[in-house]
Amino acid sequence: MADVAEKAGVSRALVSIIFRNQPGASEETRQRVLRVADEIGYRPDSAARLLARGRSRTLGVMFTVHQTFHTDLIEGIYAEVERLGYEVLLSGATPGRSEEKAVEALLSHRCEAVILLGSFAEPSLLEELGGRTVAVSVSRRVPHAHVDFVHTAEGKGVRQAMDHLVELGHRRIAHIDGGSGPGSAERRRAYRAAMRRHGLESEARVFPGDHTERSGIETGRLLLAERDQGNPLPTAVLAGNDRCAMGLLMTLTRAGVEVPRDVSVVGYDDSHLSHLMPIGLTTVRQDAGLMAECAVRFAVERLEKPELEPREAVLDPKLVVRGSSGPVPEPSA
Amino acid sequence: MADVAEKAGVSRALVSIIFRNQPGASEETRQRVLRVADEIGYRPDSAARLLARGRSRTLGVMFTVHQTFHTDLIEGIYAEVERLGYEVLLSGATPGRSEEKAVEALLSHRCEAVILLGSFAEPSLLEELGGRTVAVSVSRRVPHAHVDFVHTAEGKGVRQAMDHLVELGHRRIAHIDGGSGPGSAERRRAYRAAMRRHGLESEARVFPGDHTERSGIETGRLLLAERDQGNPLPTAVLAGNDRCAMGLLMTLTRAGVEVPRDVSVVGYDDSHLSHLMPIGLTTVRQDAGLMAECAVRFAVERLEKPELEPREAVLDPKLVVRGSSGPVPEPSA
DNA sequence: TACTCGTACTAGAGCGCGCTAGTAGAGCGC
DNA sequence: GCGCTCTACTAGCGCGCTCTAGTACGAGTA
Repeated sequence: MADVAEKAGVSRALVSIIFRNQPGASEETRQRVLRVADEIGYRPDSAARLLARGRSRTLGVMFTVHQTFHTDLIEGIYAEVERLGYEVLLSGATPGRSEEKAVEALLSHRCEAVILLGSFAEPSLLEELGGRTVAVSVSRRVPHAHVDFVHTAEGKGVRQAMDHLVELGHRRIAHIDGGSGPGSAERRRAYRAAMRRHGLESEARVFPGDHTERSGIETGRLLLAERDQGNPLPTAVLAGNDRCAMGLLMTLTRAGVEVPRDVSVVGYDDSHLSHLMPIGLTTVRQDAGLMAECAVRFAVERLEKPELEPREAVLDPKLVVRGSSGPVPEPSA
Repeated sequence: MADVAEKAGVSRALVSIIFRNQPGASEETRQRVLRVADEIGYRPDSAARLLARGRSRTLGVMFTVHQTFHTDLIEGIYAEVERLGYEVLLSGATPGRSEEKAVEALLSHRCEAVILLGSFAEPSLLEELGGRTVAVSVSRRVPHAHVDFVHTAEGKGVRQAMDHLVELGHRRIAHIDGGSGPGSAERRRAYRAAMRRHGLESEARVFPGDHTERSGIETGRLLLAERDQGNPLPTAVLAGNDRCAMGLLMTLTRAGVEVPRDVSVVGYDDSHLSHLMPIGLTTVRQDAGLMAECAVRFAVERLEKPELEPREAVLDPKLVVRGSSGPVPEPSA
């Protein structure tokens, strides 16, 4: 920066002004300085910039590398953040890199706020985080934490899915649980409630699982094994999310069970995977773009008015009927 | 930091030493300082740390948000980077955020080196980048750029896939091109060469496309339309990558074309999607973990010995035969 | 006793910016 | 001529840390 200033024959301060796009420099000098900077190959150093001004205007985003729905969210986040003149830092959690580590990385890079995409972490982590900084949790509810919360009305989505299945004549509807995954508890409760409401309480069955393909595959194997021992398959399965649904779909189809002729499968998320399966996955759509927008807006608004209390945004889910759900099978002879 | 120093009754410098895990502090003081820091809630500020020491020990990773293979790579990168005592900053390219922008963000955050995952960008961007910093390109070759390069032997992978198909009796084998996607040119050339080698030159057909599901879907539609006009479908298709293969698979299956009975489909990458399809995708496996490891190692080694010339790592691909490829269909009456 | 040496610690410069408080000069009304 | 305002620019401190060059002191050695 000093080099640029010298070569352009101005002070460092003026170069600074120009690079911040602030008024206070003549158009002529502005052009000259920018040209010189370009020649030298100067680029402002965010670390120093960050240090010098108190604020970093940077939002940190923690996501799970393999969660396809997160990539949809990230796309929305970039768009909205840019619109508001902030920056984004991504930090991924992987099997070998805990959420805590990912978040620490963000904080130590001076993110002013942290957006957690579908965190799986201990509630205590979020509580602590909420006390320390502005935090927004997407999908994952943490009751007493000082954290903004963006999610879809899980109950509503599940209800739509269940009504759809019941309307198609299904009674033996099973649910694969999402474990500690975001929204799982609500989905499970809503599943149970819907079964009760339709008078199918005795048919309710919840399989333990999580939000990965693996749990769908495992549940599929379990169901097949049961069938081979004479227990009928459920006629429909509400999976914990799309990935889980995909795993299940694959396992069943491979074993010769036809979807939806023999079993209907419904997912959750409408990640861009869902329309990929040959038959298309019936699923509950969460609007990733809108969720991202809300999350960013919550973070930014709270940064700019620190006295604001954390808020909650509940978006409407929408059942998308594709090929993986159909009428209940004829009772085979 | 000053607060910690004061409260613990030591100098700032000593606190610094302790937080850098350097020798020069007694065990007793060390414990006391760490305890005090914890009470106050102090955490070192990377921005300042970055600024103060010349080196950031940070590698920037540019990736494409929706490219599932990239998430596999990222996982490997985190692991290797941590082992070497560096940090990672991620920056995603999306439809609304160009690669150039993503890279700029990394550089301005003082990344010492940049790893580009399957860049689609203009060669000139990479050339310029290579002149400015240590850069590693994964999958995408840029002939004259001063950039390390990690990729699999595309030609070898394609050859294995083609030999596999020919062995199964296929002759009318089409290829969906990956457009400007990384490795596409090599794959296309290898496809043509293999057709020639097997004496099938006259059957060769390359469909324009890219590395997304959409191009698979579109090619699928095109093929179906041709069939309806009386032109036979190819008996096998080598897709540009897995995502493209998935799109094709979906479109064909939906239209009642059975895979692999009517058409065999082969992908490329073996991203974790591939085993998801009900029938499993036959594909050419690239070892993401190993690629990630190489890329990180190249970057770090060149950072530590700047006189080193950029290198190239060619990894062996491996054909993984799953359910989407099978013997050539009986000629239908 | 005088000297090295090693350990435990400190003073203070400087990393590359942003920002506040300032100056110099041009233009204008009276 | 004076004071005023406005634009274009500058001096220099400070952000929170690292790092070099030190000091203080006790133990070991001649």
